[in-house]
Amino acid sequence: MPVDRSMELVPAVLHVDMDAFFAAVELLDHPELAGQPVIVGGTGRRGVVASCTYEARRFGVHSAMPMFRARDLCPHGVFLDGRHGRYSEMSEQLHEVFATVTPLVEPIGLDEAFLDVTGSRRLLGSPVEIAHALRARISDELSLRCSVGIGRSKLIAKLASEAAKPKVSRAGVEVGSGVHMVAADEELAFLHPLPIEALWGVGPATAKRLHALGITTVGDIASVGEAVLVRQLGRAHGEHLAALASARDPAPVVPGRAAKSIGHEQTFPTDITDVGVLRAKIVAMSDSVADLLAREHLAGRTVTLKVRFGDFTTLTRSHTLDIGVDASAAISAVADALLEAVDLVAGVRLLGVSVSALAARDTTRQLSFSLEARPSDLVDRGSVAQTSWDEVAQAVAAIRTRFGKLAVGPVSTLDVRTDPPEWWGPSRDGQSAEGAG
DNA sequence: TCTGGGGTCCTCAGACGA
DNA sequence: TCTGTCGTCTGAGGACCC
Repeated sequence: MPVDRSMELVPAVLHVDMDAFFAAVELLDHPELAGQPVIVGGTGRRGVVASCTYEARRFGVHSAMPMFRARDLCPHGVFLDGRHGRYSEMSEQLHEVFATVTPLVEPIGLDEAFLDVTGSRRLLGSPVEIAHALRARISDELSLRCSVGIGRSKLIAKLASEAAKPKVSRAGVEVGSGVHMVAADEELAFLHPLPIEALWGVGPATAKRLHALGITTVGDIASVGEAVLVRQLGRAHGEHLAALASARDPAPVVPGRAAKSIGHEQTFPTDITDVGVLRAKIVAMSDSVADLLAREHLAGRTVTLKVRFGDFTTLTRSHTLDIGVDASAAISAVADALLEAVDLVAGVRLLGVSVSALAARDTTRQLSFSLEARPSDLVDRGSVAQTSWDEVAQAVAAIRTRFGKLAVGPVSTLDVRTDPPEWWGPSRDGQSAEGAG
């Protein structure tokens, strides 16, 4: 019988990762689909897979895969548009369960979180016992499954949860252990055989550079030395990877991290060259961003416009104002001015508007903005005095609270108005969100 | 049928002021 | 007054994460 050594760990971090979260929520709501390959994502022409059941993974489908490719691999699959609102609901319930274990919960997306249970052991038992109890509660109360990794650091806990997950091959699905703990004296033996891509911060670009040096495992990274990594990858990245490969991850579990930027972007079903259409899109997106800022009582000084062309080249243009903005009109005026300087002949595939350099709305003076001002005036001068949009924004918020998000908005968005970020979500008329524009 | 959306962090270059 | 250096800020782009 395995010995539970998790009481020896100081500190003790749990990484809880839901198994195929979005797909599992869909199965909850559609139990008749149980056992079928269910694929959730943007089902339009340019959608990608957000989540899929293990039955679909047997055919090689995985998240972030273009949907057309998923259909090739798994033509008999059940393809569903994602419902972000529903997943958020379930995620909130999940976090209520987490909160009963420890207040130190760091959410990572909707479906995973780090829990620092160092201080919970006296009351709730060893980390392994806490992990099993958590899995049981999530199963009983939410009818969902998760995998839990335990370690001294977030890095080890994260990799341990991966080891606890079900394994998929063409032959079938092998049930995972559900809980996996890596004790302090086992860390290097656990870490070093893993491929470099297992480390946080090693994506395709970094992996390619390291492979060129003959570095394929985490152990290789540890043995090659920090100096080589810094020379190849830059100081911050090199030092970071060297530390991780030696199981040094000092990053604490940080609950409730503040957002640094808020934005909205949209990929269009076909590339757009008409500047008038793009301007209307900017107004609609700025309206969504303003709505999100208002909910968080934030304003931001930097407005960034992102443009992706048909050939997938992407550029960003940004402008930093003297004072914060949170009104839809002010955000869209800056974004519109930035768009003026972009050559659009190649056709625009994606457009995005975001606001950063955020601060509490009350601490950064709201940009006032003239209805008559040209966008370029706004960028040239940083601000345009005149009619304050505070009262307008407040009235819009009140109307939306009472009648819904689509009840009011800029007149130029009448035919393009979209829900605020509800990616993959079905639109009102049943089309995918990406086609809602 | 051809690669989402919402983010964070880092690097680098240029401008600018002390 | 001119020049060089340094630090900071801004803008742009890239890589990465879920």
